[in-house]
Amino acid sequence: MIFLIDCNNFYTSCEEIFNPKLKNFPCVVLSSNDGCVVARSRLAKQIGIPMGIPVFKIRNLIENYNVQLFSANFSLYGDISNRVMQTIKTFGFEIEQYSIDEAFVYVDEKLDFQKLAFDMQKKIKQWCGIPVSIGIAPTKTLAKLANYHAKKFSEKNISYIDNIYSRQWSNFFKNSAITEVWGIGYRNTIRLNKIGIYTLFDFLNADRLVIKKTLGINGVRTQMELKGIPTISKESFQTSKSIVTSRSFGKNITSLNELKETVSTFANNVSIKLRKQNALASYVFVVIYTNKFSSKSKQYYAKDFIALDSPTNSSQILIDNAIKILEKIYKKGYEYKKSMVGVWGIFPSGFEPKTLFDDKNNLKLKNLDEAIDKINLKIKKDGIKYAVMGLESKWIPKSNMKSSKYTTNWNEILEIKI
DNA sequence: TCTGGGGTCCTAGGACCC
DNA sequence: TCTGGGGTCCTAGGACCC
Repeated sequence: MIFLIDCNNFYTSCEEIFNPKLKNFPCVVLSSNDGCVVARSRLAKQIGIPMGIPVFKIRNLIENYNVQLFSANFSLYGDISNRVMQTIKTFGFEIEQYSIDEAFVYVDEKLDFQKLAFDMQKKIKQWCGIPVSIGIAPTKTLAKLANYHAKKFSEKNISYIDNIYSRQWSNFFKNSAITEVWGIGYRNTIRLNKIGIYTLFDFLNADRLVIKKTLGINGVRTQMELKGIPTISKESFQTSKSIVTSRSFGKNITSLNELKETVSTFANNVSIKLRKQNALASYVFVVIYTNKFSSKSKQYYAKDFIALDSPTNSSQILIDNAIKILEKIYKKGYEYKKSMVGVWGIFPSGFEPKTLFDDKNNLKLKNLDEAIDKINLKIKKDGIKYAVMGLESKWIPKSNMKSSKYTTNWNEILEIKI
């Protein structure tokens, strides 16, 4: 049996742990650069704040309801997420983390599933302060669906789909829109509606060949999953297929030098992520953008990539190549708003193809990276950086309403006044 | 004025092979 | 004049997810 454990309103719930009064107000967390709403508390949803809306479009709501705003605090959310996952692991079942706030748990034994779910929920709340919903079903897609039901219709936030043909569940299937299914997004909903499929029940009973024609093989898989036949396998963790870092800037950038600061910073960031996974990348790419929402200024968008001589995770090599790409695609006279650096062609370290000309220099670079990583981790974040990354960083995204790193920085630990 | 970031998988078409 | 059949690999673009 598969349990899908999903944290309720995860980011705002994290904020509420350290600031319980927040529960009395609608509360939202904003994306990078304080741009869009990416998480909403129960009350924020109730007053009608949509997911993903730019914050300047809801100024009125914010004022009228005294909505509490937060800049995203990923140090906090990441740490709380780890605690939740660790707590789930104490139950001893196989677990597959699916995102920052949810995990599939594979329960092989015949147990009282609802009681187990209740115990998990209680322990996570007690140990981490986070409320979760749990969906239980024989396939991943059904477990996701059960979780949706748990959040929306179950008082205890626990739902168990034991038999899709039972009266309770077939009613639910008849009353639920197709778009609630994991894997059926905006476009596929339109396509299905066009051929007269609106509810889960319609989808379940549709001809398999029609689904194949309309949605491709993924649609067929989804349909089988809904029938209780597993088609989506357990994921075993391996290295990523691609890694990117991108940011919208806090202000527009025109000069090549300042753009170099961003690109080198992101390239360094990507290198660090690679090293954390103990992996090497074969290709680097860089993208630069002007502000796509500005109708007044001239628009420009450019990208290019370089195939590296051999797979690497060296900051120096990745920064060098990213800068080379930037110099090639940069054009004067535009106002840049965003840049992106990424890599692909990733191998776990030791499994990469070797070249005939492996350079002795590589070992030096590796030792250098290790030393710098260690210093930056143990002594001071960004204590050592490459000069091209700059010191002032005027382009840093806005983040004016960030809570403290309560659980990961001794200087920001919660103080209690007696 | 102000509009996020990081991923995965599938498919069609092109280049190439025998 | 008449120009096959069976494959693989790679990539860009489009869909999806959180």
